[in-house]
Amino acid sequence: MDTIGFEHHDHDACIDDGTAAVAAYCARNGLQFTRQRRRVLEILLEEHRALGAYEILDRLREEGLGSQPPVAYRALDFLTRHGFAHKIERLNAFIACTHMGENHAPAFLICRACSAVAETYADPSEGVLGRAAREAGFRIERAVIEAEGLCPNCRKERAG
Amino acid sequence: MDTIGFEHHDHDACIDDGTAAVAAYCARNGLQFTRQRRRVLEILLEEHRALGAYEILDRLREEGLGSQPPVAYRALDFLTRHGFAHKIERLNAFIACTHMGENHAPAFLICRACSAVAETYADPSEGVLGRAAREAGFRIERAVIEAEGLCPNCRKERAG
DNA sequence: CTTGATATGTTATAGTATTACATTTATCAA
DNA sequence: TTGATAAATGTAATACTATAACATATCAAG
Ligand SMILES: [Zn+2]
Ligand SMILES: [Zn+2]
Ligand SMILES: [Zn+2]
Ligand SMILES: [Zn+2]
Repeated sequence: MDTIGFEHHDHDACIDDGTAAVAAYCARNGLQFTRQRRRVLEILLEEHRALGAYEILDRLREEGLGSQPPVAYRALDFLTRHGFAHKIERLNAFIACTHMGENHAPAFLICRACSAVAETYADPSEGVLGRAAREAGFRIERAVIEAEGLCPNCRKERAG
Repeated sequence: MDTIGFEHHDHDACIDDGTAAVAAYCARNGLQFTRQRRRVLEILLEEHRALGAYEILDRLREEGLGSQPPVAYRALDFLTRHGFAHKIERLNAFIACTHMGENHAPAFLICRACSAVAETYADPSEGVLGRAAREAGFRIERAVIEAEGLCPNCRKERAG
C-alpha cells in the first residue's frame, strides 16, 4: 500500500509526475487541460494537504488567473470529475490525487495536528461496511472514507 | 447488524425510545436535556433522513422556539457531541443516532434516490483502511464513513 | 470558414456555519 | 436563602462555502 503524504519524498517529482500524468491522460481522452485547470492542479500538488476553494482562488487572483469563485470551482469540478483531485468532505477542501489515471476508490488519513492528508485505498464493498450493505440490500456506488487522527510525525513529536 | 432506516418498522417507537434513552442518559450524566435540544432531537427522529440545520431552524421558528442560526447549531452541537445525532458530511446535514447511548463507530448508507439514510457500524481500525493506517503509522481517532448508492426499496422500484 | 460544443468572465445570490456579546437560567456551595 | 459560578439562550452581525445565470470567447470538427 503506497500511502504517500507523511514520509519524506522527492516532492518535486510529485508535482512533475502528477502534472505530466494528467496532461497525458487528457491528451489521450480528448480533454482540455487548460491553463487554469493546470494551474489549480499544480497548486494542489504543491502540498500534501487539502486546500479550500477560496484559498486556491486567492492564489489564482495573485497570479491574475481569475478572481471570482466560479473560476476555482469550475477547475476543481473538472479535476474531481476526472479523478485528478478529490474533495475531502470533512474539511470542505480539495487535494490532488496521488494515483492519477488509475481507477480507484480513495480513502484518506487526515492528521488533526499538522493537517497533512494521505490518500490510501479502501474498497467500500469489502469488510464490515460491505457486509452491512449487502445484508441491508443496499448497493454501494461510491463512498466517502475519511479517517482522522495523528500522523506518524505528529505522534513522534508528542511522544518525544 | 441492525441497519434501521430502510425497512418498515414501528416508527413511533423510534421517536419515543430515542427520546427516552437520551433523557435517561442525560439524567444519569448530569446533562441538561433542555426544551430546544429535546425538540431538535424529536425533529431528527421523525425521519430516517438527514436534515439541514436551516431546515431544522425553520421548524423551530414555526413553533416559536428560536429563529436565529445559533439556536439550531447549538442544539445540534450538543446532540452530536454526545453521540445522540450525527453529521452526514457528504450532505451537510444531520440525523438522529439509532444506537443511543452505545459507544459506537457509525457508518452510513445514503440512498441517492430517496435520500433515506441508514446508520450501521464499521470499525475504521479493521479491514483495508485499518491496515493501511497501521502500515503508515497513522493512529485513527475517528472516521467519516458514508456510502452512497441505492437502498433496497429504490433498487426494486427500478427493477420492477 | 462555419458551426456547435466547451470553456471563461462576471455579477449576483444561495446555502452553511461561527463570532460576539448581552441576558437569562441552572447548579452548587456557603 | 443567597450569592457566586457555570451553562444555556437571544440576537445581530459576519464569515465561509458553493451555485445560478448569462454574456463572451475559444476550441474542435466538418
Ligand atoms: Zn486518488
Ligand atoms: Zn501530523
Ligand atoms: Zn449513532
Ligand atoms: Zn431509496
